[in-house]
Amino acid sequence: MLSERRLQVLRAIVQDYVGTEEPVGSKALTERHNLGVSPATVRNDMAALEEEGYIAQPHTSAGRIPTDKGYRLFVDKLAGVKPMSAPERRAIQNFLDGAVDLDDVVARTVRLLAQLTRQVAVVQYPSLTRSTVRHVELLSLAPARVMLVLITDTGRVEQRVIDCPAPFGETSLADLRARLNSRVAGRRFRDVPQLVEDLPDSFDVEDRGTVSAVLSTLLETLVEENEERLMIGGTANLTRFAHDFPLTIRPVLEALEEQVVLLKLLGETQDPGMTVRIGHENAHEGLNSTSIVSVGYGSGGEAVAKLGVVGPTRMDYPGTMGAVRAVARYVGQILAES
Amino acid sequence: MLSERRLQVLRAIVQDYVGTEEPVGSKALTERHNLGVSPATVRNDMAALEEEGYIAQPHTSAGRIPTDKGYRLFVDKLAGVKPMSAPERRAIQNFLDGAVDLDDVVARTVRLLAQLTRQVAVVQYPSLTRSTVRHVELLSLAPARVMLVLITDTGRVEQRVIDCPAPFGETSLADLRARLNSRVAGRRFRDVPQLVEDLPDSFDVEDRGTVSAVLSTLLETLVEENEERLMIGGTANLTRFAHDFPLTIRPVLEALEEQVVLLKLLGETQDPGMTVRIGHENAHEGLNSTSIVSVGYGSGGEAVAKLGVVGPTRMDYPGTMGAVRAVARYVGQILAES
DNA sequence: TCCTGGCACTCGGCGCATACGAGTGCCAGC
DNA sequence: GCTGGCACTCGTATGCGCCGAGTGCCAGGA
Repeated sequence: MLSERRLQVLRAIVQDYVGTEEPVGSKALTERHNLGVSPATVRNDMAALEEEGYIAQPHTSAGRIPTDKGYRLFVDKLAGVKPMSAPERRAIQNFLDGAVDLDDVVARTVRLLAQLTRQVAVVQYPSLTRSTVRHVELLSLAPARVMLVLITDTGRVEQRVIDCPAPFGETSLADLRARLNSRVAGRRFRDVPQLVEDLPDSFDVEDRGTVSAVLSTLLETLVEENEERLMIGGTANLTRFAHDFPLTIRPVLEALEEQVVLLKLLGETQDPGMTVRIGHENAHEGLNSTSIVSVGYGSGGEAVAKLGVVGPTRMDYPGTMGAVRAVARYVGQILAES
Repeated sequence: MLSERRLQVLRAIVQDYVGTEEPVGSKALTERHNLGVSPATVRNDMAALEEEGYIAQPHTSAGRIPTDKGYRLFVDKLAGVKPMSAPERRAIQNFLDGAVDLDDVVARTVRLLAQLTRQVAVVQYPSLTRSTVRHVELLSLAPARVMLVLITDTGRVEQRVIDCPAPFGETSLADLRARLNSRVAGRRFRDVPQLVEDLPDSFDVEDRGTVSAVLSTLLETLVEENEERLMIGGTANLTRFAHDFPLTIRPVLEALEEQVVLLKLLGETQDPGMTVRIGHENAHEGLNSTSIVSVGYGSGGEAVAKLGVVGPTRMDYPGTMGAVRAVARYVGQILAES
């Protein structure tokens, strides 16, 4: 067990290192924080912290930098979440209030997060799994061609064109539209399949093929859209820590383009609360020297998706966590309103 | 006027520099291309080319590198477009054929272009200005709440929710839907305003407010959607020329995030044919050491949007132009089919 | 007139040696 | 258990000299 002072030393090291981006030595530490002890004492503490694996030296006789384990302890025990200031909160709200549709909400959220944290922002589109059908619309494009439009309560709209096995009259179409909506409107996505199971049987034989085609496209859309999409922004911020980079920046950019990777990482925790993954805690190799701060957001009580920030392990955790939490909260409000 | 051989020398310099990324000297040139003359002669030619501003030396007694003006001449006069090989063309087609909707087409196109050229790919979503209305759908969400769904011939779907000044019955809604579609379906966007101008007058007084609200939202959607959107991919490729970077990569990433900038650049030329903007020809400062190769694409005859590639001025122009042209062609086909 | 080989010159890059200084570990003393 | 002192380490910065690629120019030849 580490003494109280040693924890303070660790905290001081993390704070200084995050601020200066340079290994921090014992002398500098005592000067910048009044720990009430001499550099020599701090040196002993540092040796102990290093022994335990919380800090490390890049090379002999240089200062210390925190290890992933050190950051972990810092985040878990030594630092809280720094709340946004009132003006910042107002700015967030103003910025998000201007959004016109779901795409715009997501786009604005990404920009906002990137600006606030000066890091790479990631926002997952609201998931369909937990959301409900607001309306299903069917449009006749040609005698044997139908367009299916699916509208969700989160404001998302998906459309598919279906080639019908046989011509399908306007009357039948209206009929199908009405019956379909009466069954699925307001229902959860996961419940839809069984709700429409027997629908083809209630149609004339010649129309059943088309009805089945429409239904299977609908179900397909539900499943496919569970493959979530992401919006990413603020990649220019990657260049802020560019000294050690090219080497580091490249795999990160690659990982960001592979949305699958990010989605997997975001999805790992079911916990809708704030999650911080530090360095090697990220399964993906390219992200081994980055940390990801993420949190669930959603309209009403339930979290429908996640958003977060990707940055160097050497990041301002309290500030970042504060920004992420605040943004998630406001996005949730916006979604609930619309 | 430059002699034929001097043009050949310039061509050789560009090719070698693009290949090696290092300033090219007179000796290396004569070794790698059989120009039939000695290094000394080439040196004289180089001096002349430098005099004319086509090439430059990074420092005294180093090899020469092409200037923007040199690349310009190379692109305009010295190099053609390198056609894609048959297998490459097949790969493009296969990859794009799998797309399920417009978003997917755009997403796939971006990935494809980025992979083919190993550079940053930019694809503009099909514009609404020149496209036509396929269908307008109206859905009743609540007694005084209507959703407008606009479907274009390029497969784009836009939706807006409208709060009506007064309750609006299903019958009136169906009526409006029918009349609206009979007037605007198949018409160009720019023609829509005058086509619907007198529509409110033909409705009952109590419905006119709602009809007007719907129409103004429709017109608004047309205008707003002229603010084009972009999809960008392959940013990881920026790190390929990372020696001189951080300094160069940052402003490029920033410019890419400012979609407005790119849209302006893409929009500058009305010409739907291939455009190459080299280095300082790009108005935006951050893109002064990059070149942009773009071309219009569209379903049928008319170009509805542009796509292209952003890369270093030191790029393989013939290959890039070939890839961009081929991709644009196939995307056009896909859009025409759907 | 144009090309060629030769030659002196320039200058950036690389390797090496040196000096500097921040930071450490350890120890004796309080 | 804390402190000041001290010797030691080692990474970085600086200066110097060499090397070689590349140039410009010139005189001679087709």
